[in-house]
Amino acid sequence: MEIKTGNVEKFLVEHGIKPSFQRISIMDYLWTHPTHPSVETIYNDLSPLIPTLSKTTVYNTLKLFVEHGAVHMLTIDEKTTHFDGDLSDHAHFFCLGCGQIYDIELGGKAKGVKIKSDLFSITETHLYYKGYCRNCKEKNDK
Amino acid sequence: MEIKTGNVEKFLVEHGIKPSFQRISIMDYLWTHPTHPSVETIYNDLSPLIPTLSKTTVYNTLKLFVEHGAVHMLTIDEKTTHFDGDLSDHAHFFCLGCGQIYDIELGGKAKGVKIKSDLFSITETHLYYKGYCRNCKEKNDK
DNA sequence: TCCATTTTTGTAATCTTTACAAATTTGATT
DNA sequence: AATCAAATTTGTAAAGATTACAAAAATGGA
Repeated sequence: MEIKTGNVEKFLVEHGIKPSFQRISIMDYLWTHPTHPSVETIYNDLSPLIPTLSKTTVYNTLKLFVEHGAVHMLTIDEKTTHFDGDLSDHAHFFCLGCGQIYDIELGGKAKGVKIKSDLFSITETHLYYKGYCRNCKEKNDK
Repeated sequence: MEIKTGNVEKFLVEHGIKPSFQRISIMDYLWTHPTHPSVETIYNDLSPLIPTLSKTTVYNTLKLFVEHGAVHMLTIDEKTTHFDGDLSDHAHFFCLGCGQIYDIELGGKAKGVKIKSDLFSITETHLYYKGYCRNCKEKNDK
């Protein structure tokens, strides 16, 4: 993910979100952890730094971010939703073994994936793959 | 979805699934209802016809089907998983207003979407769109 | 400082899915 | 037809993720 040089606060304001301390922290976390974390992970990691943080706040904040188009929600994993602060066009790979989500750059292919429709007003495009990453494949092959 | 002329039982056997009464009923339901139903919907619709049916059986059966590649699992909707008995290459559209999932035929585009990777062993490809269907868009515009 | 509004927090409730053990069914064998 | 082991189904209870909601805290303007 390309480095967004620092200004989380500015970014939030540009997306119509009032920048509170919690909101800045969570968005900053997403920018510095392009690992598609879940609410649980974000909460566990930020909780020591922000002792008063509530899991509900993490839920509320991410919902707000998604509504304002400031982050993308990934529903690849049927167990939990994951979040992506990288708004660029890219696909994802979900490993059925370890559950990790990897980025896949599309390059020229990106154009072919987005479509227009007379029937639907399309606001989001999602492309993802499932299978096994190298580590998990090797384990399986044994 | 192209009509699969009748033989659910044969189809299950071909996919390595022992065809019990419940399994046949559920697969038949998926073939005759290409509406991407959830466990809840399948259970509610079949329950009157099969009074002893348990929701656990619906869960177990669909899991079995997915593992054997006999149906596809859709995780577009973060609230619930949906199931698709149509195994052909096609994309989906999820309406953020009414929650319905529509099929989108890809035509020639289908080729560009499937990829090969050195890093990952890819077994599934998913392409979907989100937005508003005509009905919901009109409601929103008012 | 005061007050209204917004944000955060914690708990309880809801909803989906899974675990598990008992009951039932199946199918082969006698 | 009766027996028995294996597979399948069932119902309940538990787990996990998410939301509802009301109280507490923080914010910002008058």
